[in-house]
Amino acid sequence: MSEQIEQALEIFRRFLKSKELKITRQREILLRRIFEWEVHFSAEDLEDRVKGDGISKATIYRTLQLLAECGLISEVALKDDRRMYEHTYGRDPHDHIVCVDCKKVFEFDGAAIARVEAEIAKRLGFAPMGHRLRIEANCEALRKTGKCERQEIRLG
Amino acid sequence: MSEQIEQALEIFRRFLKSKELKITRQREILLRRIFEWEVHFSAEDLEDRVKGDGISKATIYRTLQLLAECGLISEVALKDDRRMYEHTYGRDPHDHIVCVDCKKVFEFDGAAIARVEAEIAKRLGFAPMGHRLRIEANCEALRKTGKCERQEIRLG
DNA sequence: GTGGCTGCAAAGGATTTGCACTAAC
DNA sequence: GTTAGTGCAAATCCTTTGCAGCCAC
Repeated sequence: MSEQIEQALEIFRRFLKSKELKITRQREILLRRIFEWEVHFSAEDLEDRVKGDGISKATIYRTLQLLAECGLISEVALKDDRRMYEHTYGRDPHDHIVCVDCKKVFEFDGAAIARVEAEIAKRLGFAPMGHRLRIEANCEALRKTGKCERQEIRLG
Repeated sequence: MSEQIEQALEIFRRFLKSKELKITRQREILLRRIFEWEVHFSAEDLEDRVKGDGISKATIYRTLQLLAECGLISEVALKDDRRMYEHTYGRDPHDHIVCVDCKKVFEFDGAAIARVEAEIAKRLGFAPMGHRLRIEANCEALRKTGKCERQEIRLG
């Protein structure tokens, strides 16, 4: 796991260098905190995670953009009132289903959606560039039966 | 077409009555303008469409919420910086693919995605409640060949 | 030393809200 | 007449930006 952080850091360093940007204390700390913690987070969540490290909100927003551009994190469509991110480095493609009541988030294999994306793009002659999907559902039934085969990830 | 508007209006009236809300001049005009115009729109687009009808921005936002709650319109994930809507009454289920460069929006049949939604929900024991999807792509290839089998809908 | 980076505070921009007046029923 | 709706302006809230001083290189 910590090995994964070092790899991500190395990728980030190379990315920054390639764009003649600087490797700063703040950028390293932010990357580490992102990969150390839960998968899904907002700028505010991240701000909480670096409390005490003396990193401003502005730097957080600016660094999130860099990390997304670099491909280490991605924006995910989990909420409507703020941007949510997840770290994607070293993870398989997947999509999200969210309970509209309790806000729990589950992930599922992204192959089926990727197939649709590829086919639609092909039919239109487009070059596919990814997608943003949120399936909404109500998990009451799940709470009753307690049968769940998948990892639950609770939003903050 | 105008028949469809009258039907939608009738549904809206029933909805309002069932919640003991009032049928106002503003609400009728907004519904008509929405169904008379293009499929995709933002609150600001709608504001432009009712210029001269003396309807405030606040009323527009409040009415959009009612129409969405009532099911006559739906939010669509076409842009990140503002809410986009489309009127769904009388239309087949579909999803959207957007060119990241020219912002053109194309619609495609929603059956495949609906199948994935149903299957994932079933596997988790959730009650499926819909989804929000935006496929992103680059249509440069399309522009070169000029071969497009589908209706183009340009965002404002 | 240079040029990018940071922190701070202010600005931006879509959406929501409080309130007094108006209109539907 | 009663109750909800509207318009206006102010407030919210997330995110971005301008700028002076700071740090990586």
